[in-house]
Amino acid sequence: MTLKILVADDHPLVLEGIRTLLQGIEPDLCVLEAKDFSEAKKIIAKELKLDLVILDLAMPEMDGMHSIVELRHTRPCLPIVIVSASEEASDIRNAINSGANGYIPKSSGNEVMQNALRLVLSGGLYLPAQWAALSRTNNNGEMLTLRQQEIMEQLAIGKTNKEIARIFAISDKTVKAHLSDIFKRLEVGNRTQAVHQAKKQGLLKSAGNN
Amino acid sequence: MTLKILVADDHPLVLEGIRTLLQGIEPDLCVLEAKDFSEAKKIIAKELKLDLVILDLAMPEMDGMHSIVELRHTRPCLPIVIVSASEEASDIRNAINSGANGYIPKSSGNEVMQNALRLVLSGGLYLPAQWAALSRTNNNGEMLTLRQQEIMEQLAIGKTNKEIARIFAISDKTVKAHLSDIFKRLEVGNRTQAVHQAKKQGLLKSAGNN
DNA sequence: TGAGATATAGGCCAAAAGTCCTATTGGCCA
DNA sequence: TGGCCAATAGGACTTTTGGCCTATATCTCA
Repeated sequence: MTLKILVADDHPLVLEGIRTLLQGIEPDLCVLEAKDFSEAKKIIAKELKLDLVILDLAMPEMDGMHSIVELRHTRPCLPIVIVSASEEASDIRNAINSGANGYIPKSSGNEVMQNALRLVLSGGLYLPAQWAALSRTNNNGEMLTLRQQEIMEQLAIGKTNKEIARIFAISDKTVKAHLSDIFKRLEVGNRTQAVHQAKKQGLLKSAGNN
Repeated sequence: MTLKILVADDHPLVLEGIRTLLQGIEPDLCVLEAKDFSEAKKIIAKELKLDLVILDLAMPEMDGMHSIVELRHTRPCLPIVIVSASEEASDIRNAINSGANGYIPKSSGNEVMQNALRLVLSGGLYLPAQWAALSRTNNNGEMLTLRQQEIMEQLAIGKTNKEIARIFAISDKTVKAHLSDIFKRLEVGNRTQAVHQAKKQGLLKSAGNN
């Protein structure tokens, strides 16, 4: 029985690369291609006998994790593998939590990728090796308190300590105290870095995506 | 005479894709590979009979445009093609100004890429089709100068003035001067706001991806 | 009840950031 | 060639930021 695999990526180059990889695993397989998420959805709706879907995380019309949840919902048993240029722990975690069966950084070696794909095809779950190290350094739950999140939102749009103090009707001393605490928790040294880090870790809504 | 081509990209997938593309142009050619910029430099220093270098713009140890200038300087006649996920008008312009012979967005179709590579191999200069449209829509004064854009990128990841000064080997006074100028142009009052504003206006890549 | 987390806030101090000047250099353009 | 601009940098100054310490008042959980 030939495998039928959908590869969705907006970069033809990557499409080409993945196809070559797949043929290295199993020369006799059927590769379908999509260049954006809505095209991928159409194919998935039509092709009921798909064995695997490989998705680029940064793809036109692909709303990141949201799109994974959507797919997982319509096809609960279809193996989904995310291929992405990002190696952020938060991206990996979110993808898996959203229902992906594997997450392969684009920087992975050819054999690693092939093995990862084999693993997922046989029903497994693949996570990159760095994951363990990353998730160890990167903490567990809820990073910031409610107040700190509120303050972070103001921080992200460039408010000064004084302005933040006025907004929440507290002393700027208190704002500083919160910020010092935030910096320690995020392991950063200044407000701009804190904003950057918070966005990376998904602690801040929007702003980033525009 | 067989062509000898160096492909430098840290994503094995893309490497694979480019190799396939190249073989479509000319089955009998020699493809060398590098996974970061310093490796690429080593190969270029050793291989005197190179016909083409294909560089990923976002590569480890690759300092963007600076690296292109460096290469162009050591090998004035070596055709350099940039392959990049970015389609920013400023990136395209800067790459060409830095001495690249072509700029191919990763989103280009296979035939487009092959033709672009053929064109450059035969001594031409390739620019993506969107270029005209982009440079038309993309503003007049570009909002920020090249240097200011470089500084903004460091700002966005939370670097201090001192760190930025060290990175570009200039005085922190100069960094401050640039920042003051940036703040005026973006009509903001501090660095965090500047980052926020720059992201809103699409003057900064990433934001989300990183 | 007592420990721990959270939110508040003050003082003190050092470092960083930002503004306003001026000034020089090199490129480009009309 | 003279004007303009980008990039560089220095001085002098004020404001902001951030670290560290202490000290309340709640609130929760064991």
